[in-house]
Amino acid sequence: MARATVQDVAKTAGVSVGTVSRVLNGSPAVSASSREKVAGAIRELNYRPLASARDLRRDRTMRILALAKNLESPVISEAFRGVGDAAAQSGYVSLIAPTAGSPDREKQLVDMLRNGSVDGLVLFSPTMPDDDVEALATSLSVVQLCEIAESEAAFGVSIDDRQAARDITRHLIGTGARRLAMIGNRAARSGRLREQGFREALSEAGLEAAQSLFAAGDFDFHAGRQLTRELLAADHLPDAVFCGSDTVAAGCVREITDAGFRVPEDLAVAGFDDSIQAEMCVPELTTIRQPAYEMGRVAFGALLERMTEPGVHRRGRMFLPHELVIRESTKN
Amino acid sequence: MARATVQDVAKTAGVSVGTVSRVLNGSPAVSASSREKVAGAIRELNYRPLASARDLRRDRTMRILALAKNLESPVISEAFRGVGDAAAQSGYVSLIAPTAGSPDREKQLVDMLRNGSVDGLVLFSPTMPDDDVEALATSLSVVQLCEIAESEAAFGVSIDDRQAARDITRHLIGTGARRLAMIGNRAARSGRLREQGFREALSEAGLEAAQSLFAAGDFDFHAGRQLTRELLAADHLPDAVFCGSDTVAAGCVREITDAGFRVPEDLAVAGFDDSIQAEMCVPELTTIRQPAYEMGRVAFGALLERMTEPGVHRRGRMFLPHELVIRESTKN
DNA sequence: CAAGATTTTGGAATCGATTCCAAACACTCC
DNA sequence: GGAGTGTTTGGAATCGATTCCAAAATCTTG
Repeated sequence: MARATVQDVAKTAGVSVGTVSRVLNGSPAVSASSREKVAGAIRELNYRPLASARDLRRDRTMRILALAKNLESPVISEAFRGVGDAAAQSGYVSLIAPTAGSPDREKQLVDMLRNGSVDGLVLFSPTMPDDDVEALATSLSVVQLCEIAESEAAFGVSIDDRQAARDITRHLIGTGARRLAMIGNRAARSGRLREQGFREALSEAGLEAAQSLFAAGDFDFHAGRQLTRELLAADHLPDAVFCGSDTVAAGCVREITDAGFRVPEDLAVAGFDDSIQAEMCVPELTTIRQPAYEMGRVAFGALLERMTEPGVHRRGRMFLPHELVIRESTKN
Repeated sequence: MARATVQDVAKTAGVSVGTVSRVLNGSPAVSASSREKVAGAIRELNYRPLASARDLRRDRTMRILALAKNLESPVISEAFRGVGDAAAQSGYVSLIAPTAGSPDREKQLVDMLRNGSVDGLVLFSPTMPDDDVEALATSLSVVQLCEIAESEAAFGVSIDDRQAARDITRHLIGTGARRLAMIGNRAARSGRLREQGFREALSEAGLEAAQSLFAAGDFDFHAGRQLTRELLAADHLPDAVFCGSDTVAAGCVREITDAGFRVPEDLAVAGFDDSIQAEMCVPELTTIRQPAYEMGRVAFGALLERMTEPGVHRRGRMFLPHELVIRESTKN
């Protein structure tokens, strides 16, 4: 049995295709009796309107796509939940796909916007240059989330990474730290901003960075361990380490502890993101909480505006407030 | 400037729409000169074939969708990577969407298969009853991954959860444990199988379960802590705890350690999944490694078969070999 | 009950790409 | 040169749902 079409339904119900379509779309210009006959036929034939035909005629899909490097990141996952809930409220389906940092994979997925497979795109961690993002955003519906371009040509939502890093570094200094090191991620724009904030807080206090280490590849638990090993090999140890993520901070704490030092007594460690890792770590990590869910909702709002009001093109960046979460990994 | 169509390209290139389409689809029946003219026009107009029109005509989308409760799970994430890589090799785009355990959300997403928005579906953690999965699978392209139905009506790939739980429990017994407890997840089929395996290993050894605790809501770090608190409140403590996931095991270890006991000396703890949590935990966790990536590849293979060969309908379950990974959280 | 207003209906045109068919064209080889 | 073969092309039909328009049916109301 092949798939039923609107024609089949019309025949079975004894009405025209126009009427079937009107029932399908809840048009008020249908008599109760027709509505019932059509409903019956739909049930009988187990009919579903074919998406591609509907999309073609309507010129929209009611689907959006999010792209992220990986899906495991709790911040991305939570932000996407915000996107998804907001989208659902407006009748959109939201999907996500990992790019694994591959430009080719990313191109293929961005093409889904270009060829109308989806109506909008949420970019979490683009591998493409900012210029490309902006070019995309001028003609199509795109918003950036978490990891956003510096220029104001496109629209993006995030926290103020520089300020957040400054806040947490100030806190470290406030607890008495004087030789501060950082383990950062220069591969990500947010990572570079966090580095900047770190340095700003230091110079405010008239201090210099003890050490700055940056991951070459992934920015994960193992990288945190590896870089901390290098840190601990130095002649003069730092008394605090600011890490660009909780996971890396967990690796850092682990390595410090294994080397026989105590956190926070010998070295304080701060993380970033307030993911579950921050609580799993012993001692629990001082970190920065991002309002990821809310960021996702806001991002979808902007995307919706872009998708439905053709003239409007919101630009610029929107920063939502972060929060310093103080736990045992930093002295107080 | 509105979107360019195949008509526009034809006009600009000075050929017919047929020729444009043939160029687009790499048909050999096109002269080099036409091919060049069309390529030029496509570039000039920045043309992309509209997905909905193509999909309508071709009656397939070259897209598949995976559904999972949440995306953060490392096993799901890794298995989906396997699906995605295999899919890409066959020219398919793979997307994923979280259901958040909501049947409504799940229905909406499953409808994407029903209405032809995607060609196939990978179900990681269905909330719908097995019967519904089977009904779906009889007429449409669906495979189950990780969390699979007991019946053989549909096709699913996973490890043998029962056997794996039996293996790790035997290992615990082998290290000298006699009072074994478990913290499980009866909400998931795999969780129930793991419980079964646990009990089988016990009775093999002529032992009885000291305690069995099951999460009411989420099966996460906090649940692990909470349930372990209950465990430790008992008169007579167990000497080993088998946990249904690494994350829960990490919570378990944390609670035990906080209570002043030592792992594994006072209590041994075993996890499941061999996620990064297993390595982050102190002590590192003995656990079961799932070949998630490979499972994903195999699942896509079956799905592809189902999508492309209309007659074929593979059924049954396929178990890939798991591996017992012994670390410090269990004595040896 | 007729004229007019309103509701409901059928059916054709449409969206944009693909594909099939027949026609046009270009070769080859005697 | 012309019959025969093979290549390339244009254009119409098609996929299935939506929407517009005009016609039909129904309802008002004097």
